[in-house]
Parts: sequence; C-alpha cells; structure tokens
Amino acid sequence: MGKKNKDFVEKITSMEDDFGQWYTDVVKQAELVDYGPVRGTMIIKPYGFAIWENIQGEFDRQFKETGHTNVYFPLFIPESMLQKEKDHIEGFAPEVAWVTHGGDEELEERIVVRPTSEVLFGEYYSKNIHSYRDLPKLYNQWANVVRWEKTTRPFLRSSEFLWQEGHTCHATKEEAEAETNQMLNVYADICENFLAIPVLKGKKTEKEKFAGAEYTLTIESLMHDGRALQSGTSHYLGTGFAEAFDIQYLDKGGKQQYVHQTSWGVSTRIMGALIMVHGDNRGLVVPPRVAPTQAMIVPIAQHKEGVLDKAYKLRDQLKDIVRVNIDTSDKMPGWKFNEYEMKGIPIRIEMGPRDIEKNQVVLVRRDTGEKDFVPMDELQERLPALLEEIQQNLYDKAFAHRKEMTSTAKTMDEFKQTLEEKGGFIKAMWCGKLECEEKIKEETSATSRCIPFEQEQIADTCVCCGEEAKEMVYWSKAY
RNA sequence: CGGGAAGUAGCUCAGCUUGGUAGAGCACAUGGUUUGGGACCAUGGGGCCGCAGGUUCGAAUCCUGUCUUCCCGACCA
Repeated sequence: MGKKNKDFVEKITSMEDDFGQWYTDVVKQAELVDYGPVRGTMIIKPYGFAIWENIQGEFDRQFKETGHTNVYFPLFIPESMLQKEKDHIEGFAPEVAWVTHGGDEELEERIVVRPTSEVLFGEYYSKNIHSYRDLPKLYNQWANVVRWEKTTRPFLRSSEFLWQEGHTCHATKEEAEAETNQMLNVYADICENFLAIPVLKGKKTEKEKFAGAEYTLTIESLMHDGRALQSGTSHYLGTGFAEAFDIQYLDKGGKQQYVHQTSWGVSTRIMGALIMVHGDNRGLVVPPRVAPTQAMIVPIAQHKEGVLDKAYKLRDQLKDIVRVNIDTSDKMPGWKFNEYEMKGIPIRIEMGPRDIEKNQVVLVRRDTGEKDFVPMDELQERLPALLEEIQQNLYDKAFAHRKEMTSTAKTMDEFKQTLEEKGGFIKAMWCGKLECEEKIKEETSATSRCIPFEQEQIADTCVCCGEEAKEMVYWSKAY
C-alpha cells in the first residue's frame, strides 16, 4: 500500500490497474446493485434506485412538458405478432426470452417476453387511429424489458433492465421527424445539464440503426477509460410498422394514409455512464442535481455534550435548501468519510466540538477533496452555490476529458495507432459503404458511433478505401 | 459462444494435494472504553462447503454433470 494512497479505500481496485474490475467494485461498494439469481439479472438496491428515480423524474417531467402521456402495455407478446415486421424480428430474434408453458401445459403459441414494445403499440394504434383528428398520438411507457444477452454487466448490459420507451404516431413525415429530433434534444439536455455528461449528437449508420427503423439518432458519451457508450436513441420509423400493422387514418381530403411513427428510449444503462464518466479511485461521484443526498452531516465526537443537538438543528435548518442527511451511527468518523465518498455524495459537512466553539463547520467537496471552514450562518448561501459549482466542475472535467480523448485520422495506420495508444473517439471520413465500416471494425475493433450533426471536412477521401468520402464519422471502441 | 479464474458464515478467504469433529479475519449482538480519515477489550450468535448425481463404511475434499459470478475475446437494438 503506497503511503500516498493510504487513505484510498482498498475495497476498490484502481481504474488504472483494471477498469473493468474498478467498475464492478464501485457498483458493489457504493451499494447500487446486487446480483440476482438468474444470469445477468440485478437487484437495484435502495441507493441505486434512488439515483434512478431522480433520473427518471427528470425525464418524465420533460416528456410531459413536451406533450406526452404515460401508458402501460403488457409484458407478453404473442409470437405471431412479433413476426409482422420482418427487419424487426430479425434484429431481435436471437435475444428474446420465450414463454412456452403455462403451468404444466404447453402453449399453442409461444409468447415473447418483450424486448421492446413497437409491435404492441403498432397493434394498438391500428385499432385506435381512424382519423387525422386522432393524431398525433404521443405515448410513453416506463417498463422493464428482457434481452437474453451473452455477456452481462450491471447497468451496462443486463438480461432485464428498466427503461422508458416513447412511441408516437404522426400524420406527416415532417412532423414525425421533428419529434424524433425533439426527443433526441431532450435526451441530450438531460445528459448535459442534469447528469453533467457531455454528449455527441448524430445519426447511426445503416449497420448500427434500430431494427425496423428508417434511421436512428443517438447521443454518445465517452467513458473515463476512453470507450464510448450509447446513452439514448431516438428512431424515425417511417411507415414500416404502419404498413405491417395497418395503421391508417383518413386525412382531410378523405384519403387513407399511413401514419409516420417514432420511438425513443433511455434505460438504466445511463447509470453506467454516470458511474464511468464521473467516478474516481475512491468510488462513485454523483453530480449534485441527481444526488439523492447532496450533503451528509458527520458529527464528530458525537457523545460529547451538545454535538448531536447542534447537528440535528443544522440538519433542520438546511433541509429546505439542500437534500441533507445526517449519520449519527456510532461508527468512527473516518469510516463515515470513506463510506460517503464511495457513494459519491457531493458534500460532507463535518461538525465537532471545536467547530461548535467557533460557530463553524467543515465542508468537504467530493469532486476535488477540498476542505473549507465555513461560518454556520453562511451555510444557507454557500451550500447551494457550492453544489452548483460542483455540478459545473464535473461537466467541465468530463468535457475536457472528451476533448482530450478525441482525435482525427486520415489513414488507417493513423487510425489504428491512435486507437491503440490513446483510445477515445476518432474522427475520420467515410465513403458510406458497409464494407468499409465492417473492415474498420475487423481491423481496429472500433465501431461507428455516429455521424455527427456537426460535420467537419477532415479529408476528401474515405479513411479505409480512399474513395470519395461522404461524411465524417465518430469511431470508438464501445460498451 | 470460446479462453482463463472462482463459488466454504453477511463479506474476504484458508482447509481439498494425501477422504475421517467446519476454520480465521472482518461484519453482526451485548457490555465497557473510544471518536477531526475505516478504534480497542471481553463475551456471544451465525454453515445443506453453489446445486444434482456418482465412488466410498465415510465426501467441503475424488469423479461426472449443471448453475452462477469475475476478467479477456467473439456476438449484440
């Protein structure tokens, strides 16, 4: 154990030694999840769920603000219904879970545990949409879905996960595309302003798009280890599902028209991003706006006369200003410091006899570790300001890291070398052919993350084949 | 799905080679002393040795199968 790192918690493997193990350790030590009994399932523990609820709350608020209504559709889908859209079933077939028996009896028709709900919504819409007056339909559902994944990791890829799926129907292509775009912007806004995670906005390539979509828009974020994580997707479905499920409406002129649809989703995977973007060798770091507890009061020498009284009084004074908590268990103060650092609570408030004497407290920031002695009567102003500062600092740090980890490549050699030595995002030109995309993946193990809305002309020719380039693409190794 | 590692107390692990009374540290409970970066003493509770078969007088230990987890790779809206 190095002297310098003596105060680091040994329960967490350092990022530099083994990033994968670091992630697993943090998830466990910060008490976010436990493993469930079936492969790839997870028990989201109180602290993990509290963070998810806050994220969920912010998304839900913005969905409603943009005119969407929540609904709930069934967990089960008959096999025949899933078969209706060809690309869709081909995309999902390898990873669906099947129900074959009810009690002892074998079912006549197998049932799918939903991997996503496009077909259920399609079937419903075909029955309930008749006229242009019924449009648009703007539905969202919060649900669990199941995908039988081969390799699983908590939050990043679990057999069952929680998410939100929006499903909308519109009279025109323009309107549906505007919706697709709008929801991507909602996602990006929440990631950046609420979760302090900078994102790239762009379009997926044909290869990477959602099975059954015309195109897929995505937000991509960069993890601390230089790998990318798809953090939310918004799909323009065109009229493909409408044709498969016969979703038609009578327009003003009395003509039957197919609806134009969108779907969009964000899952508990975003928790993985939160962990891997902000976390450090002491554990989790939760941005103040998402943090279930923003400030934790740790009384020092709490058996001494007046300390606890004063600490409770402080909690009561602050509770309407920040989400504050107090730990009065008889654990050692040092134990508590480490515990709340692992959990990433943004601010620690220490208060002991010496502070009480001077009518002050000690504030410690989780993001920088800085200590500050603050007079008690300044706290009501200082705390909210400090929380804002931490929020901003986390975003700035993540942004700087992404900038630092974004490179350009004009040749395959340059591409490979940069990816190997540095990782991160690589901006490179692409001719648009699947062949090149696959070759890049094979040779470098990087996949196309997105075709960003903000294009740059890095070169005139495709990084892979040297033919005329169509667009600039962000490439990266991804989770 | 391939390669590697592992499953024994809540947690980390020893015991297995060479079959014969189920172990340690931490955590937990009680009492006391402590309290500004994971305290100490005393006493106590806690186990279907992952699960299922097999070999054996006898299996945590040997054999077969199976499930789960971790790391790496392949696959993957």
